[in-house]
Amino acid sequence: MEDYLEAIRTLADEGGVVRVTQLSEALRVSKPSVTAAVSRLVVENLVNHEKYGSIELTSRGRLAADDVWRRHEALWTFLTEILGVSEQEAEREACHLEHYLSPDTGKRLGYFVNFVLEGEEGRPEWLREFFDNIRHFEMGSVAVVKSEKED
Amino acid sequence: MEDYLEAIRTLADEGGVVRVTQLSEALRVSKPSVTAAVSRLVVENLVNHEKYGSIELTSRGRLAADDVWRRHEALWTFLTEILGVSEQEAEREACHLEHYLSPDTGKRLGYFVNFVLEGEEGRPEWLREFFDNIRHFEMGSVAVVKSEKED
DNA sequence: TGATTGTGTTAGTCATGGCTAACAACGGGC
DNA sequence: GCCCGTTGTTAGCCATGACTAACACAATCA
Repeated sequence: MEDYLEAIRTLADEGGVVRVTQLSEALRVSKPSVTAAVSRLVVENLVNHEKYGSIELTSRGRLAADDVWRRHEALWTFLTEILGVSEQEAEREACHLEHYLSPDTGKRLGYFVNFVLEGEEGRPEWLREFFDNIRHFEMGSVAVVKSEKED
Repeated sequence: MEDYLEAIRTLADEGGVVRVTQLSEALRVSKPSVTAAVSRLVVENLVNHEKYGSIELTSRGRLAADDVWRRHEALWTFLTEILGVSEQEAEREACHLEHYLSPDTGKRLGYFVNFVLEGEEGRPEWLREFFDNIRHFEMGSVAVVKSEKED
């Protein structure tokens, strides 16, 4: 559900009217799935949608979507900028993780990435050190991951 | 599914034989749910279980369980020691988040918490600073969280 | 050995969130 | 004004993972 809210928000912010087909493409999900999901959101008063019409966030929906979005952002930034995960992989994981971070933890994470990355003099030295460090492990990690997945 | 693996691992390590009832209590789930889940795990060759008997991890199951466990640990430590989330809340969230962290990201997070907490001279100064910082926000956060949830 | 107690399983439901196939509505072009 | 293609909806299905109620087995004590 939150995925739909987030996608609606993003599409709306990118300018166009939001329709079933757009959502279907954005989320890579069938149109019937979108219809079903949207009608659940309507019931919960998170979006407005009349048959064959466009889809809009209610004010409650907007708040909820913003909330998810902030968690998503915080996670994405943490994963890419601090852990050094690739952007693509970070995106994939953030999409799942965001639903299980409590609002409080999301805020904490947000403060954390902000604190680390936007301090007095930009990125701290220790983070560069960590990045150097992790690079040594990367190949090893992949190997281990592989051997755990096989068998 | 991973929850079951993890619980089986934990119970086994704590000594006793693992039975349906134990799992049911540990995971706070009905016994039929355990039976169903365990038989799925049997099919996937992650545990051995004969009717009315005890439940044991296969070697594959053990590897998978260890893997989940490491992610859980890394998350829990990150949440409690670095973000300052309460242990109880961290436990709850880690239980969900662990399933969506890729093995690679799990490793990175593990290295990160290790790097931060086990450095030369224990906890770095910046972390204490962050903790001081976040304490100022805590009450505000709670208030905001509340107003977002209501409505 | 047989009854009782508890442990485990089976059967049948529910909710979520996907899917396809088929139908319905809208709208542009003729 | 009607026809046709695109867009959206309905109907009906599947898988996951939970539940309760009811039944089956095991184990222990008389």
